[in-house]
This record gives sequence, C-alpha cells and structure tokens, in this order.
Amino acid sequence: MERRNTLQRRLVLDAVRTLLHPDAEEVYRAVSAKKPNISRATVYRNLHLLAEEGAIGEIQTGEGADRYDHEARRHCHFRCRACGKMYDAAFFPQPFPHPRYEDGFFVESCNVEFAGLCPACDKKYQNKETDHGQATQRHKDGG
Amino acid sequence: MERRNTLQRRLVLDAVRTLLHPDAEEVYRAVSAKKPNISRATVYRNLHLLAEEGAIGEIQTGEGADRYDHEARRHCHFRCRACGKMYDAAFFPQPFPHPRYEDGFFVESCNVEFAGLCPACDKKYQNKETDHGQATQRHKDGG
DNA sequence: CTATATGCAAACACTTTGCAGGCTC
DNA sequence: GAGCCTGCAAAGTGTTTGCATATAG
Repeated sequence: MERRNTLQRRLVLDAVRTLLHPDAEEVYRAVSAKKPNISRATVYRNLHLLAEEGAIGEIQTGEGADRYDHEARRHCHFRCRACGKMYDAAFFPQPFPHPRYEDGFFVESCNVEFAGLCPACDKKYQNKETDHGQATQRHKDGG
Repeated sequence: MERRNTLQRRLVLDAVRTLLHPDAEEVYRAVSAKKPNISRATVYRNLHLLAEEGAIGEIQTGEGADRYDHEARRHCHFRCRACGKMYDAAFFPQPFPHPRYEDGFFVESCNVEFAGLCPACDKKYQNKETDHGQATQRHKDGG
C-alpha cells in the first residue's frame, strides 16, 4: 500500500505542525482555509495515516476530542481546564519510555495527562478570586 | 439539592463495587439484571452523582468508554490491549496526589494510564508467538 | 405535597465507513 | 490506467438532555 503525496495530506501535516496540539476540528478549520471543500473524513483519515507512519503524535485526552502533536515521541501533557489549551508537561518525565515488565504486566506505553490551570489562566483567577476558581470552559467557545 | 436514596442509585453503587473497573454499559447490564427496565440515562446520571460526591472514582480511558472505580482516590491504571480489562497499576505511584505548582502550571490532577499485556494475556501470546503479538480486541466481544 | 429522580426518546459530539468518482504515480 | 484518495452522506459509539411521570422524604 504505497502512499501518495496529495495536497490534502500535506495540508493536514502542515496544520498539525503549525498549531499547538490541535484536535481534528481545528485541523479541519485550518485546512479548510486553504482548500475550502475538504472533507472532515479526509482530515481524520490523514491524521491517522500520519500518526501511523510516525510523522505526528496522537494524544488521548479523556476530555473531549483527541489531539495531535507535531512531536511523535510520547511525552506528558498538561490540559488547562480554563482555556482548554494543551501544553507539553516538561516538568514530568515520560514513565517507561521503552517496553518493560512490571509486576508481570508487559508495559508497552504510558499516557500521562495533567490538568489544572496554565500560568496565564492561573493569574487571571488569582486576580478575581481568593482560591482557584471552578470555572471550566471548552476551548471551542472562541470560534 | 438533597440526595434521595433510590433503588437505582443503590444498585449502580453496588455494581461499581462488585465489578472490576466497569464502564457504564457493564454497570447497566449488571443493574438491568436486578431491575430490568432501568434506563441507561439513569445509570449515567447516578454514576456522575456518585463520582461527584466521592463515593466512586471516574477513570478517563482515552480508548473507548469511561470506566468507574470502587476506589475514589486517584491512582494509576493499566489497560490490557488483548482482553480489555483494566487493573490498578500498583507498580507506579500517583504523581502529584495533591495540587501544586510546577513551572508556573497549577497542577490539580494527573491521569496515568499504562497499556500493554496483562500477565495472563502475555503468557498466552508467548505460547503462540516469538514476540509480543499485535492482536487487540475490545472487551465487549464476550457479550 | 413537592422537589428530586426516573424512563423514554431524541439530540449530541466525535469518529468511522460505504460508495462512486477523481487524482497521483 | 491501476489503485490509492477524495467528498459526501449515512451510520456508529458513547453520552447528555427535554419532558412528562413517579416517588422519596
């Protein structure tokens, strides 16, 4: 099954490399700007293809849609519950970067997701409230 | 908003305590056996209620449906890609069990999910193949 | 009694798939 | 020109919600 170098594929790859941990919808919007009638199905198919061949990384988020990463190597992430953005969690090392046995379990991979407030949102909340507020908003809000 | 002690609520709690990290569908099936015409919506509503009041834990899986845990305190999990079961990952300590700052990020929680082969499935694969096989099946298979 | 909880079905968010036609190599 | 790729629409999964009714306290 040899791969073909289509415009759509290139645009999807570009979008993932340009945006900060976008989800499929954000990639779709970015690509649509350059090729208006692209289909969401094509975006999903190419995201999977690119992830499969190791050109991009796929991030399971647990909250909302999957995200995609210009960096394929697995690493830890941080999701801000206020602005919805996802950051690399440089403060914590990836556990078990290589397969190994632990207590009889064959550990092949590890997905680590921190959540809380990113520096910018934390500052905002501190100005408004005494403790760390509860407000949570989806990053979809600002179209 | 005072809580009421309904039969449905008790059955949902029982199911989560009895089953091993069930998803909503498994809870629904278990509860249906005792109260045939319960609604899936009621199961979902009660799972959220119980998680909110700290009676059970909610596990984000990234792969398929959310799971629920008789243990509310957050801890690391392991998901077997062959049988689909989820286990407690006692071999790895929960990172940052209490909120704290790291690099300016206010870290409130951390979700860690290991994946690979559980001891039983690993043994099976070793008997059949030289390396750790690729077969992956959903735990739904055995209805 | 009355607010909370329920069952039903429809809606919802995200993703995958079947198909006919288009494009890359 | 063969077959991978695309766009479209429909279907699939997992979950939430509106509404009328039932029930716990």
